[in-house]
Amino acid sequence: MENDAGAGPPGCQALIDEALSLTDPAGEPYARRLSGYFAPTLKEDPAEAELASHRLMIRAGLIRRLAGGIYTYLPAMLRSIRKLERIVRRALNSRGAQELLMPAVQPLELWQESGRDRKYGPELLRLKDRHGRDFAIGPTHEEVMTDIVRRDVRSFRDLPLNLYQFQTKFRDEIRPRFGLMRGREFIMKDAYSFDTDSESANASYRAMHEAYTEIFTRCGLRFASVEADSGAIGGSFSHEFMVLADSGENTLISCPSCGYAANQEKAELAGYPVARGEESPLARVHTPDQRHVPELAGFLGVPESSIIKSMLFVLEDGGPVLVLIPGDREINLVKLENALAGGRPRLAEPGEALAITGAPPGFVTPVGVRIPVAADRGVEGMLAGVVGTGEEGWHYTGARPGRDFRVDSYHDLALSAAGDPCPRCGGPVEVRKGIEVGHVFKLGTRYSEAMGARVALADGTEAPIFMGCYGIGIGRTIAASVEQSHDKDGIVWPMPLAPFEAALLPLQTQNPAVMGAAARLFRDLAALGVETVLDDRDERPGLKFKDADLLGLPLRVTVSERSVARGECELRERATGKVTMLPLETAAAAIRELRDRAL
RNA sequence: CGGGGCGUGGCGCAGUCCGGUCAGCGCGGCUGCUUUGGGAGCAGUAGGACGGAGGUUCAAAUCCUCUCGCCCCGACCA
Repeated sequence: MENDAGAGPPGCQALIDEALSLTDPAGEPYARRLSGYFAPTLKEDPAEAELASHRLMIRAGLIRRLAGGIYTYLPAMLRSIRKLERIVRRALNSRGAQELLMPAVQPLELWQESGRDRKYGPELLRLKDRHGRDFAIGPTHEEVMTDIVRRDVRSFRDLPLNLYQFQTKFRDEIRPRFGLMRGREFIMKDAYSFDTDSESANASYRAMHEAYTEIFTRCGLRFASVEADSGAIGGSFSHEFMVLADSGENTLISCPSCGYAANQEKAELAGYPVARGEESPLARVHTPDQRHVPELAGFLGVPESSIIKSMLFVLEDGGPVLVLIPGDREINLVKLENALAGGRPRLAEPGEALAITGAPPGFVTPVGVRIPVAADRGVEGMLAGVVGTGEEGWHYTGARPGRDFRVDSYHDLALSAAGDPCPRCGGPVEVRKGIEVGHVFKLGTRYSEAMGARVALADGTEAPIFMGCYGIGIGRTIAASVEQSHDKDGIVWPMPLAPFEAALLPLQTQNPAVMGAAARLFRDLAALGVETVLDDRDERPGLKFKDADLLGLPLRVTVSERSVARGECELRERATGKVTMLPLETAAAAIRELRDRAL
């Protein structure tokens, strides 16, 4: 855009040019002027965005949508991405991990070899080349990584090894949403560790867990590391890193007294209170129109926990199974799937329930059924429960498992809730919401065995390599940061992830004294390595303030006729709103110090 | 994939039920003058043929059919 600096005094333009020429060691400029900088801000909320981070990232000129779940990162966003990548690199490199870059396009054969071709299903974006050969766009890189290692790693002497990359992944999500929070195309840092044995693999896992803790701490995020289910990636154990935010899609259980934390899907639950009742004979009771637990409990005058909910599930690779759980409890589908080993369970349709058990919805009974029966441990000690009879309008009271009906197996199947006993210390747990930004898995030998990645051991025999894999969603982490830290006016960046550290606002660009002072400050800040944008646009103060709040850089420095007359500038901290007047001569140094303290 | 909502200048929307009077409003853009510490005022100006394709009709943004896309709620994930 325009090349002069308003009505600056002689030398003003030279100072600005000097500032603009300074770069960090990676070649990234410390300073930018807002005029001509491609960060188009929007005055109104975009119709497509619901979630705060999504809305604000669009409004602040950080991202633009190209197609569903596919976004362009505009210059300011890319700066934040690079910063996060630098934080991640430092943490991984210092632990001996080595960066490489694998292809995004992968031969489908690799996926057939690991068997994940089928398991990933339509989420794996497939394509054919001109010869008709099958490829996929990598949703993750275990296969390629394993392939690379099996070709060139032959001996235990080559291990341990930890390789990582920053890669654009593609997952054809059923429903992309919330902007960068769940995109189809996204940048992921994925690392893979290779060890000769399980103990060494554990050490690699611990090192990565530690690296992740360091990374998210450095980012200035409030987060928790929780025990997690290992899901589709497979493997023996895993932790998720959750950024705490009310809008998070994940629920996590944590114990303030002992520090236990787990994804709600995974959280163990045992020994919670149920109404056991007193041993009594099975009795058939008329319960007209009492279909749901709360009404039924009220009607019978018993606590909800003494009602035994009978739910019919159909397993993905198996038949039906009847699942019993106390009436005041919710079923945890992940735990159920893991307990039953028959693939993913699905709640039977009312019609199916009728066909399989002969009972109308709400009156399914475990009494006399011929299909397998699995129950939550809460049911185990019940002496007098309430169950259906299989007949509309009638329930049994006094039902006792083992005496009145068969239970084939007891498991931990219930969803943890606030106040439940902690599985470690028994203290009451808390429930919080989080955004999953990182996930570490101990994979074991699942991939190395399937794909023949083996090494020679010291004793001359060969064994499969023990693997681990570790991911961080780069865009998601930044979106999560915005989600965790914003207000009605815009984003409130933590210093380490902010696209720039300071915004410099000369309020009267036509005033030579103001522009002169701003240009000097701009140069001084850049020279001190403070990343600064100069709002040199000839706009009214109000607009500049609004835009500054929206973009949310941590420090805002205002230079105006008023302040310059007193030889000062105004420093405002975005997060706290705290305002300090600084002498112009020493402002740059003071701002730098403030920046350094926040990093 | 099931359920709900929506596609009209760059952005946000009205108009659609009850075809014609319809292509409109706010913001933004551009020009000029005034203004300059919290999204300025006035005047002027450019810009869309109503997601796309068929159809009904003298006449379609509006009715019908098909189709594409987007957003939200559910089952998956960094």
